[in-house]
Amino acid sequence: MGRQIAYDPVEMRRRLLDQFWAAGFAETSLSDLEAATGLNRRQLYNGPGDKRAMFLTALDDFSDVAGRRFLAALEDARSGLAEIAALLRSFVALARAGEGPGGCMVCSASQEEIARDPDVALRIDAYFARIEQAYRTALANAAGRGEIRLSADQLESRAAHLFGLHVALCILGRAGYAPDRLERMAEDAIAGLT
Amino acid sequence: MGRQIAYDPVEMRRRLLDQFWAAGFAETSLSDLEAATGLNRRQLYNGPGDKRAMFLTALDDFSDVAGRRFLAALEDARSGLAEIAALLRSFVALARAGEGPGGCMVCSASQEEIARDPDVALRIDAYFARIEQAYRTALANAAGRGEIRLSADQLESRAAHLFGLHVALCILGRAGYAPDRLERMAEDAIAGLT
DNA sequence: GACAATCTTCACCGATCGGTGATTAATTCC
DNA sequence: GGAATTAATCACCGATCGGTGAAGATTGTC
Repeated sequence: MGRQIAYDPVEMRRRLLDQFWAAGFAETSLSDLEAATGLNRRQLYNGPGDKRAMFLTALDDFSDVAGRRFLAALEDARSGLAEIAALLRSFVALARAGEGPGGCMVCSASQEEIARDPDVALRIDAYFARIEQAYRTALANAAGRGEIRLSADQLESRAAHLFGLHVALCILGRAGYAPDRLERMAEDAIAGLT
Repeated sequence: MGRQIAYDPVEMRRRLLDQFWAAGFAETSLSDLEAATGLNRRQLYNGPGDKRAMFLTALDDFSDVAGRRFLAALEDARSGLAEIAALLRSFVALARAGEGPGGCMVCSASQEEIARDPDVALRIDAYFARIEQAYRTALANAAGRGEIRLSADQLESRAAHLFGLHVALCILGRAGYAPDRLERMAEDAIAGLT
């Protein structure tokens, strides 16, 4: 019972995500969140809770959205070198387009003070692990299909390596680093796969 | 003429650097700077100027300190693959030790709002370019000495690639990512050099 | 329709933010 | 030693921070 909410909670979470994605935790104020959602702060507090709780749900939403958009293709059983190359190149294309919030919310958040919060750290670690696992999966698929030859140890290291490139492309993309340099970065990594 | 300052301005700048290096711009308050230096804010304002100006000098000091400590070996005419490997491994060792402010001040700052300030962006771009140039130099030295064979185009891409790894190690080191994973990341990149 | 529960609206809270005015203390020039 | 100049100290500024109290509006239950 009780009065029903006058806004779309799904849309609200989407806008909270956009705001936190673009500006991080510390540099997002409650006033920013009000402006992003069109709600006042008393309404915001009817949702997940305080600013930190809103950030936690935004991190969860990011993992969901970005995981589906970027990692799902690698996590698929049919993935291989082509999907790895496509993903790295997509970051270059995104940097070139300059659209959207920019970069990876988790990568950027990992540099903030709030990353020391246990609940935040848990989510950051989980998303990092998922990225690395996605590359591991795609590499294992490629090896199983005979696209490449890798020992188990090499596969581990190669996955870590690709994860590093992934992070660098996200960080530098957000930083506005020259897309041409990012392209070289990605292409050299792709060339090193075979 | 006039009263002379009662503190060591060099030490003051060193402590300002430490504070900004550890916490960035937005998450460092004037009170933090007072605590870090032992001075009150009125004294701080006798130095470089306001908070932004202090951050700019800290960025300059960082480029100086970190350039000397990490990049100088690559910029030397005697550098080669060994120096590249040693640098990447030193980031792993730093992450394992967990000492110091952590990470690279410029990499972290590039994710903050203040990175859009033209004077800040200038310094970030310059330091990034210096890192990439350092790898380019070491690679060119190695090629000239016959350690590796690289076309001019490959050298460009390889330098960008190593720069990316460099950034990833700094970012993930600060984020507290498992040093064992960082080691795999670095070792795979080193193995890919030859 | 009485009642309870929930949401909306608006104003307000103490704390902290970056930055400064005014006074006093030290130093050099003459 | 007097004047001029600069630093140190302390209190203080308006603005913004994250968060909340209180009252009215809207809903479901009975």
